[in-house]
Amino acid sequence: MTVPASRARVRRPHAVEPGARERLLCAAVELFERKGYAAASVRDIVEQAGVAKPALYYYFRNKEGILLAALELVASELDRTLDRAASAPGSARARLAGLCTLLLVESRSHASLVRVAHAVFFSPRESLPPFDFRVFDRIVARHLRRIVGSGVARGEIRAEASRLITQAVQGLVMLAVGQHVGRRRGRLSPKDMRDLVDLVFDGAGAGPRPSKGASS
Amino acid sequence: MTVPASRARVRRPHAVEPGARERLLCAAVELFERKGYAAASVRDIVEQAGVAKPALYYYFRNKEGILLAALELVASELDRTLDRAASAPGSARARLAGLCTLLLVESRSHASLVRVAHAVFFSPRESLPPFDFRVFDRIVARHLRRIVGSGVARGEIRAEASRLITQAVQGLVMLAVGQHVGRRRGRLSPKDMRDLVDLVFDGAGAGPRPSKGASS
DNA sequence: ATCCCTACCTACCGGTCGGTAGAATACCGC
DNA sequence: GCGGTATTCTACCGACCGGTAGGTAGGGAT
Repeated sequence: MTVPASRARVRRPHAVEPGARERLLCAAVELFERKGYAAASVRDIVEQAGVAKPALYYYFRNKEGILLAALELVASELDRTLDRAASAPGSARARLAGLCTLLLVESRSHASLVRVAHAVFFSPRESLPPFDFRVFDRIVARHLRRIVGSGVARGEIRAEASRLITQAVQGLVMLAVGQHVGRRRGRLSPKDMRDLVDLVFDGAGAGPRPSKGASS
Repeated sequence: MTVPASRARVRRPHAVEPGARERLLCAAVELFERKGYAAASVRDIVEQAGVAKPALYYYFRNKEGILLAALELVASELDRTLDRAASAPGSARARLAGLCTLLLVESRSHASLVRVAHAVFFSPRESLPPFDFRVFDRIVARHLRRIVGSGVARGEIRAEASRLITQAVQGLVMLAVGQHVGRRRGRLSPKDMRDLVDLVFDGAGAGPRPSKGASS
């Protein structure tokens, strides 16, 4: 998603570089992730895309319009990425671990889809124009349920536990995604993620459960 | 944290209502949570506090100054709240469940500290002035480690599992806190939280672990 | 009474914001 | 060449932004 910024008026009949619209979209995605919607100005976006401001209005209705286009792009890419993890061969447990690990690794990359999705996911409720905020929730939940569902069908997961497992893995997803959000630099490794998914299935093997009357 | 907004010049020798500074701080906390820092203007804040704009500059250096004061207030309140949960009597498991449940319940309340902390915690990295973003991370982690540490000392938790448990419960904390962030309206109940903490300790009791060659 | 301080105000400033009018340029078909 | 279309531009607009100059009311001390 790195785009060469060029202000030169280079018109080639068979240009290989992205057009203005693509450059604007990529710039918007990156700036909305880095600064949030309100603090990322239209001037920032067009400067990074290397075009004049009215060009943005040629391709998108307004600032809000480019946000919506950016979010649709992010949602479809995220869906595709999660689909790969959910479709991988292996047990439900391995696929859940794969999905969490993928999100962990992806959260480290520059201007990553995961981080953009997260920035929207958790943005203050009046910081963005009206938008179906739950779209990202639903993408993640759908893939988790698909994996867990197939685990139940194959006897790898008890049906009664499927809801709790889905929720616990959602927590792990949030942990993975939150590692490099904002200025945070987490230390979770892919092996940690696998161990955490195993913990969900196997438990911590805790010490004896305290009796009801334990007081010290 | 609801403050009567009043523009009247009411000077009472024994006034019982909060002063301008407190009203400004409360307004800032609420608006930063609802709109984010960039979209919450100084004019919004002073209007909600019922004072003129230069009064904000009388008490705080600038917009950034009131943000820092607000975040200090939020951090100290959050620390106090988590301390109550971590200090409660009971097993480590019960206290972890209590802490997660407290955060779940708190995330529902209006302009809650949890949501403010979260809005900062996950804000885009260039959306706020320089600030130690990790302060909230550290508050949460400190309390979790304290609970888990005492569980290890009392034999309720295996020492080798303590790191993984802390991490898994951090995921549950994020799940709890994320329930009502932005526009999300989650459906997790306090009982769900307790069940999820139990899952961390006991595991899901999954179906048989697939053998390495399992293919269907 | 006068002076000083605290707390708060109106009106203003320069700068930036999102958006737009009108124009310019490149390309294609006739 | 001309006209039409797609694409892109400079300069401008009104509104809003964070911050400030200068001022005032009230209370306490002298």
